[in-house]
Amino acid sequence: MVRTRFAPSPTGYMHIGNLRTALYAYLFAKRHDGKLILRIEDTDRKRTMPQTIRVIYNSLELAGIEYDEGPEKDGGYGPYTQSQRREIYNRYAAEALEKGLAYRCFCTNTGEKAAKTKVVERRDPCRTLTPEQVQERLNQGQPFVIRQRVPDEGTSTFHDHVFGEITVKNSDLDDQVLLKSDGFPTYNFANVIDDHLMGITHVIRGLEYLSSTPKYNLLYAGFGWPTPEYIHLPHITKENGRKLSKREGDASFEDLLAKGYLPQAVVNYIALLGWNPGDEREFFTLPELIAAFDIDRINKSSASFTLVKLDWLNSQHVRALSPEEFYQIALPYYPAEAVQRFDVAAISRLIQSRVIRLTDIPQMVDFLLRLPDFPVDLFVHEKSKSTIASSLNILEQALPLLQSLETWENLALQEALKAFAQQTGLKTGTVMWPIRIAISGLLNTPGGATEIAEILGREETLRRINQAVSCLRQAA
RNA sequence: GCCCCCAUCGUCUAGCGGCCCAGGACGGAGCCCUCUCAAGGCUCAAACAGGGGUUCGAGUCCCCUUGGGGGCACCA
Repeated sequence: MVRTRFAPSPTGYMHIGNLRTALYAYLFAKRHDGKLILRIEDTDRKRTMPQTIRVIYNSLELAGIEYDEGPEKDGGYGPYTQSQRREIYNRYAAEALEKGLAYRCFCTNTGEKAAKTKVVERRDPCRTLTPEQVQERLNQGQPFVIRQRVPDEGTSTFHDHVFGEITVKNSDLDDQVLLKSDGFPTYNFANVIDDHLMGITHVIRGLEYLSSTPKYNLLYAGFGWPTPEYIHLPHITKENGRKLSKREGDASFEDLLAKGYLPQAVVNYIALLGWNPGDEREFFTLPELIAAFDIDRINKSSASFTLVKLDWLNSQHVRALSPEEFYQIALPYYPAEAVQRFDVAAISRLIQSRVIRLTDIPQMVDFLLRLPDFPVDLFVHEKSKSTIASSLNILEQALPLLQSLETWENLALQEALKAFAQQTGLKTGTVMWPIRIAISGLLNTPGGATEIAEILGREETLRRINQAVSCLRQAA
């Protein structure tokens, strides 16, 4: 049984790199009829913001990533929140000490010092303390951390499904802290204990853990546990190649949704950032992703996150919606006045194939509410053979024609105006152009003249045409 | 400073020694269609970082250089 996990720490919002990790863990588990476990890594008391756990739940839910076990979904491997597992870590820390896998370190601030001087000590002086010396310090009540005792000799080799075989010298590995002086475990310790105890078969996580993996494996070996399979994921960068960061407010899932992207489009997009199905498909629903997902097709190199392709995918997903679905999703984006005055279901049918982001909608329909001020030369259009004079002439003739129409509906309008064009020997475009301009005041509109006329209704359409006629008379 | 990893069009990518004077997609340019725009159809421009090897043959294997990323925290 495949068991994967997504193990975020609740320190803020969910950026798309994290979301992709969650997605891949989910896709892989589901692809193999396995389970996805959600584990909350809140062992850093300074950075943890408990209220942001909600963000994680929300994002996963919106993305459609369903986990099988988690903090509020017990599957027998709990608790799923690391701060609630402290006794477990203490127990294994004691065992590590007994087995000589770890030792107590009484140094203070060594990490800071090392970082500052750039001189990294991989072996801590406390490593060679005798049991008597250790006992003495314990008796004095000196605070301590527990460090991993990494062998000086030999090399460590492991296999990663993305990066292949990786070998490092043990002497290049540092004696990392396993248990902090506040009694909380570090990630480096907790992840090993939890992944083993929770029966995780495949560890899917970011590339930043690749270089620590040999140390984790030493721990697994020391405890006599089998190591999981590893799938390290290359990073997602922003357009300039820099790493995405929370600090700089880079693309979070929530931001993207607020910008008018559909969750399924974002999911589709990030799935393709670093993975491809092996054929030329690009549009995927979540079930289709599950069916197609294969870790052997994950890329090694990092990918940069760009909005332009997401725009396109989003427009594809918008179009894939049924008219009714789109209408429901678009509804909140319409100005209240538009909902009152017009048939927004009809507008939705018109704009569905033209919307890129949902936030485009207000701007797109604004002209229906207020005829923009527009220059009279909008009526001049070479390709449609439309001039000021022809426009005036056509609008004057169209007025009574439209007035006398029995049904005010797109098809009827179209037929009448096309017939009129034929009778007068004009191109359809020559007739339609001035009408569309007159009733929209825009060069480009989300629909043709007759479609817009239908939305506007007879009264408003005629009012706008009349208005245009007087403008044109003045200009002529 | 030390260690590890990565490197194909602007971007996402296909390519696992000959099928590649490198394919697809987004974006760009143009044409067609058309009641504008969008959609759709067609066409074009656009890449194997550089240098050495190995091989009959290299984008594909090896080495070096360069560039980029990650790690070396009592953060995850």
